[in-house]
Amino acid sequence: MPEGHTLRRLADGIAERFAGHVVAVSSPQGRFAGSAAVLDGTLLIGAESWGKHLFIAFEGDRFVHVHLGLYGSFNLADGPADGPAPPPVGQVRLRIASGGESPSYADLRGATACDLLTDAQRRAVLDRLGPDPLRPDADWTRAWDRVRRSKVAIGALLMDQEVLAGVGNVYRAELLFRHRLHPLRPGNTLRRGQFQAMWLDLVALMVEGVRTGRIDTVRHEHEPGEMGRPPRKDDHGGEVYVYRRTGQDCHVCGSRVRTDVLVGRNLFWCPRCQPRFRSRAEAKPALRR
DNA sequence: CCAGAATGTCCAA
DNA sequence: TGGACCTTCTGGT
Repeated sequence: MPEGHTLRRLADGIAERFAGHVVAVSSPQGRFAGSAAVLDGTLLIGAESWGKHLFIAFEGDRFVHVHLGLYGSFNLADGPADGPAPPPVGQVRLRIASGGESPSYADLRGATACDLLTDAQRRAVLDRLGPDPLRPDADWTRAWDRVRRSKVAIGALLMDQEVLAGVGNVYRAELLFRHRLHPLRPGNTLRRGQFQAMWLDLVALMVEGVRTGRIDTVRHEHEPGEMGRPPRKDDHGGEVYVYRRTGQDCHVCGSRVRTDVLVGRNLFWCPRCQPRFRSRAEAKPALRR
């Protein structure tokens, strides 16, 4: 489900199957029917993601903007769209289908946004987004400039798509754990090198997420096999330190993982590995300033 | 079987 | 700050 790595995989999968093809576009559910009719039988040029946003480019300055929200899905499959029975689960808002030698189709369900935009409108969406760790041209200092000047909790800043685009609740929880940061630490108490290290780590984690389609964040020595615990079975399928592990033992120190709600979203952290207040060693450089 | 929760965002008060 | 959106999965009856 959808954090930035999911959208990147979708963009890649759509481009791979449909770029350069004249495609059939429809809206079985009906809510995108007018726009689908405009696009039907036109050339699909490519697809890209930025953060959790997906843009599918068609000829004639037309872009389908998709945001999956909390529970949207975009299922890509090979084979004819009306072939032997992919069961019609849910309501298909948008279907893209190609014919020819190797037919494929893509079904969109439950998305928060599915709109037909011009390039100017697409750029207006992008202008409101911070750097995406998955984009090679991303400038992490733009995110840092927001973080360093803000008293807002780092746990909230990481989820703010204007600060940094693509992080959701899982990457937030896990990145804070891996860097021993309490979610409520104000952004302006972080150090530059610390934030840079977080960014680089996030890039590596998300690149791995694109490769595998899961969010795995535990280091080798904390993997189930190494620690003799059963592998995690969960929606996102990956091995994590704290996300949705409330009340369970921290893999590193054994403390009970805690939870709370911040800006309407669930927080998870280890009270011992992620202390609320800065340690003396950490506080020193700030005092010298 | 049904209530509730979920990796997200927007809008109204 | 709380509800709407609209879909799937889980856990408790």
